[in-house]
Amino acid sequence: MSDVARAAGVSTATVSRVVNGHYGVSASTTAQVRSAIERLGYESSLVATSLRRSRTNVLGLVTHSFQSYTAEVLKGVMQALRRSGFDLIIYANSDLYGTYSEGWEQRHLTRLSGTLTDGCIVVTPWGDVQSRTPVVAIDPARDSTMPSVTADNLAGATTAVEHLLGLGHRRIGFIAGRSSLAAAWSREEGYRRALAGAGVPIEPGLIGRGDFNPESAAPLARELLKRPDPPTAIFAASDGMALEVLEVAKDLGLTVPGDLSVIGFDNIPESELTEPGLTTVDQSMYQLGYEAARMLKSLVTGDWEGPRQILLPTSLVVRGSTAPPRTHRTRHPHLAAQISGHTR
Amino acid sequence: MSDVARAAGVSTATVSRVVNGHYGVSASTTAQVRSAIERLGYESSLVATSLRRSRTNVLGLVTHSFQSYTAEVLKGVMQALRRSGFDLIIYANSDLYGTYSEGWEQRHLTRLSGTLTDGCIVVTPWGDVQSRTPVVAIDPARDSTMPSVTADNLAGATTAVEHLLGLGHRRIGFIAGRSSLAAAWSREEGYRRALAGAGVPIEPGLIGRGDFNPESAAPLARELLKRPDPPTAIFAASDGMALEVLEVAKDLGLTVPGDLSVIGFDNIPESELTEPGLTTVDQSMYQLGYEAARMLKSLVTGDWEGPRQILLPTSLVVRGSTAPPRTHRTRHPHLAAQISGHTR
DNA sequence: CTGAAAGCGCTTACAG
DNA sequence: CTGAAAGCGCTTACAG
Repeated sequence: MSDVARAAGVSTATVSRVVNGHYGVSASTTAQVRSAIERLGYESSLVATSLRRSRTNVLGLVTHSFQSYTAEVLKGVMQALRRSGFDLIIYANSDLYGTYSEGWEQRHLTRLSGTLTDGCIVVTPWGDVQSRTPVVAIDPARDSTMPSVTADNLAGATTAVEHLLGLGHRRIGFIAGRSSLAAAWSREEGYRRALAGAGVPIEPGLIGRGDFNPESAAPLARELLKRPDPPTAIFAASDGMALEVLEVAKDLGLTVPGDLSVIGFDNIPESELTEPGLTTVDQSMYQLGYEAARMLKSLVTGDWEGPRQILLPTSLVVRGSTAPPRTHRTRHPHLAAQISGHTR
Repeated sequence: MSDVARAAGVSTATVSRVVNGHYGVSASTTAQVRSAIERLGYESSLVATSLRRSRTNVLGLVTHSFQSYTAEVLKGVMQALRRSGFDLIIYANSDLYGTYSEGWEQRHLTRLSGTLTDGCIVVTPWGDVQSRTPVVAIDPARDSTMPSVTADNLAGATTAVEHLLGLGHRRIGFIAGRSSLAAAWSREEGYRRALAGAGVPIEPGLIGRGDFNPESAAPLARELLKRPDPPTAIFAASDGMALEVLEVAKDLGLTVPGDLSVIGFDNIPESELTEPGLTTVDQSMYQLGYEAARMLKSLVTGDWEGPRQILLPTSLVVRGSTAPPRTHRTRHPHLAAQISGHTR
């Protein structure tokens, strides 16, 4: 900027005024400054500007990792921000220390919201987070009180298990997610409620404790399926884990859905591509991103009127991985047919 | 930081030394500062730090839009950065003015690279770009001389057209991409070379001028297919456009691949899901991101040894949308069978 | 071992 | 209408 000022023969204060379109600069001075800017290819430093100003028109998004889930969310966020005047900065850490990651949301957030961003979205935080500027959580931690948008995991999981019950399953295994996350808790609760609603007793031996990591599911599935009285169906709390269950079943020589029904949660793109396709519960990750960005924008400009915690509906997507259990099959063969009615 | 300094009864200089682990601070002072930091939940401001320091350990990525393509690229970038000590900042503008976007790469880059980032990746720039810090382009503009990584579009396109020629097609239409982009030029060149290699004359009337936008392809496809002597196959320079060709064919009552073969380029996830599946050329967007990040890291640390322009191989993915033309079909019926041997 | 001071690139009252 | 000066939150020679 000082280069521009020198070239135009004015002070940096004047250059700043021209750049920001403030009133009170003569036409001739403006023209000179403009031409110097043009000539030098000057562009104001985001960093310096944001350090000095209170409002930056930049929104932040912090995320721990970058998976299919995050990518979908981002598409929604960008759509909501189109022509809004807000740019987006996404901060992703490179997971330097592994175990050190506890508290990543708060750390990244503080670093950004110091001055860079007017507000932030935080994706799947492990706990609530403090900030001077507005923050919206996507898929918040359990018992979170911060503004958030989340899928109706409870209803979704209930529907999933009711689907299995409706097919005639009574021994239904469950592979849970990381228990500190609200989504994991709700999905397990849905499992319990659906069983209770059907008068089926909960068997602790049929519940495996995963953590949403696909790898965590394989040994649990193996254990479930090697029981003397194995389940006829398994509900995994995420598609990633459900896909692993499919693998294990294949290893064990079990056919899906003949010997075992499998149902997941999320409806990630991959779940459509397996053979058979994975029956699952769709939570629109795009919608999560879209709504979160919409809320954040309004929170920043101060005109948010809706509820501060948004719950988005989920829907069951029936593909080929679920069917009536073996013993029922001869009685209802037509129910075993692959049904596929899902379009995005 | 001044809060911390006050709480610990030291100067901000000392706090800074503790935060950055510099030598020359007594153990007792360090402990006091640490405890104050802990108590106050202090985290240094990314902005202020980067304004003062030369090295930030943050890499930038600037992109115009955020589509499936970008998402795949990002996964590769993040993988390459894992545990590298570099964090990633992605800057995406909200396309405030639409037409104003000319020069977006340079603008965003300058704003970031002022002080925030140690280097940047720029995705599909429309032209070359200047920066004091290293920059790597993914899918650079035509005649670009900057460091870059790009797919072997020429070989890929040649293979695509040779595939059609091998099936017996001689009248092959082409729908081109935005001509200023190197990828568009190479794909068209591949088309020309393959035809020339087979001794098939180029018919200008069979070439439609699209711009990579899916919408641009529909009218062009319609025009091609309504000719008195329509092509028996169409090669579209991107999957997005090829998918549109599929739509138009359906509208016109043409079956694919019976009446018309269609082949695309990119292998976006959607191309696997259509009926029939789209035969296409796979360019690994993940690899593009991975290699670009790897190069940028080394460029920043100054230990890059390889070539500064990387060309990544492409591969043909044969699905159901290509088959011999009608007249040949009765003679080689087995060639029309759907072949699918692609795994990522 | 520690602090006072300068400065990174900007913006914004405050004078003139 | 324009400039000198202070200050945003840090880091880093330079003294002591």
